[in-house]
Amino acid sequence: MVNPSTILVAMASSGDQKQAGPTELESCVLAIIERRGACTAYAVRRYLAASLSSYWSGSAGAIYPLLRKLVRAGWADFEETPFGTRKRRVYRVTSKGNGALGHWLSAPIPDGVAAYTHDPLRARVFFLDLVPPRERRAFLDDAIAQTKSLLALHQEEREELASELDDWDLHGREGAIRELSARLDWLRGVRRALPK
Amino acid sequence: MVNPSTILVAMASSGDQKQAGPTELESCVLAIIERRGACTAYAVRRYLAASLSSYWSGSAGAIYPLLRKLVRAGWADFEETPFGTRKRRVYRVTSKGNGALGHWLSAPIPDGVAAYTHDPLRARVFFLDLVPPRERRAFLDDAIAQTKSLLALHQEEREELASELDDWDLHGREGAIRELSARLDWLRGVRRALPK
DNA sequence: CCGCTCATGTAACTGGTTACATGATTTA
DNA sequence: TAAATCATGTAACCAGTTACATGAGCGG
Repeated sequence: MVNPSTILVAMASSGDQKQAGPTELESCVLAIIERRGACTAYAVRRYLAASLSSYWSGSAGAIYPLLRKLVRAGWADFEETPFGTRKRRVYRVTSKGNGALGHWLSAPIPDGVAAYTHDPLRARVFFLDLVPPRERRAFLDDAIAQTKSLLALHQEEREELASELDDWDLHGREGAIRELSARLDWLRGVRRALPK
Repeated sequence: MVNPSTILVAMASSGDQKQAGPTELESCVLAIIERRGACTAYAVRRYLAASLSSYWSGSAGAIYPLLRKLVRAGWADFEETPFGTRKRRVYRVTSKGNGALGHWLSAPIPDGVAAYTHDPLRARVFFLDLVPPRERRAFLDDAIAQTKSLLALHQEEREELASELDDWDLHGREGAIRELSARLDWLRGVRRALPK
């Protein structure tokens, strides 16, 4: 383990001057609406829930306030139609929203976006010497098994849906599969390196 | 783009019954203290800041309250020594904390830990058809360039520190490098698939 | 004695989470 | 007609962030 000699002052110095663009999830939601055409908050939630990433839960408590914020910021608007005793809001991306979206999908890619990669499994491996060898083996075996089945799941789904998916959806899924394969290889390597 | 037919009810049904173990960052901090031996909050922050992952900033506003919580939960304690007019707290992992740590590093690995993988770059690629081809190319070129230099950075640092790093640190770093390599391959593939 | 590093902390905020609550529509 | 699905939302909470504020020790 290396002794980290970095000084803390350097931590604070990422000079970005509050541009207040949409956050990651907000951009994602804008993109979803733009692609599906006008749709309700519920449709967005359903999309998020169906996506394999599970990074965002698509919970109501996140989406409804977020859509209000998109409207407030001028990135989206909605048409309200009566729906029983209630109302129903169909959201659309405004031209300003489309601009923000274009910015989200443009070079130069801001700091952190290309760097950001967090794997809680890897975080654990860094500290695996804190448990006895027996536990290490059990941990790695389980990690390998879980990664393997997750990879299989992704591959099956891709084959299943191959015909109905567009190119960019396929590219995205390919990226996830490549990452999982790499992780599996890596875990197997670590496992093999263990002393008998 | 597939029409996600998953029902939302399924979203809420991840049956975990509030075990209230340490969170990811809390476990990580426990592991850091355990490995370095007794240390101050500042040392933990410095470690986090030096780690290449950048997932956690190691900000004071996170670490100091977190350490209080660790103490409250019985996972850590501290020795307070006078330090000028102030005091200085040296934290240690308690045996209960060590138990929690052992659990963190044990099979079975809970749901989500092995699945969780979020790449904001990949999220963008899913929606890259929303911008004109010219922008797509620029985006991918930048993504490739940034990933390449990040990979180089990691590899250099590994070589530089190879002698002072222990096995598990090396394994962890290898994992990050593998992931970045896979991402780079993938991005290049996507780039090549673009029509002239 | 100035500036850097070591060190400790608080305050206000944010971007989510889970859990709750309601009601309309469709389908078996 | 009961159950599932579609749909909209709120309330309480939580883990982190940035920004601020303070002070000790040390080297030039």
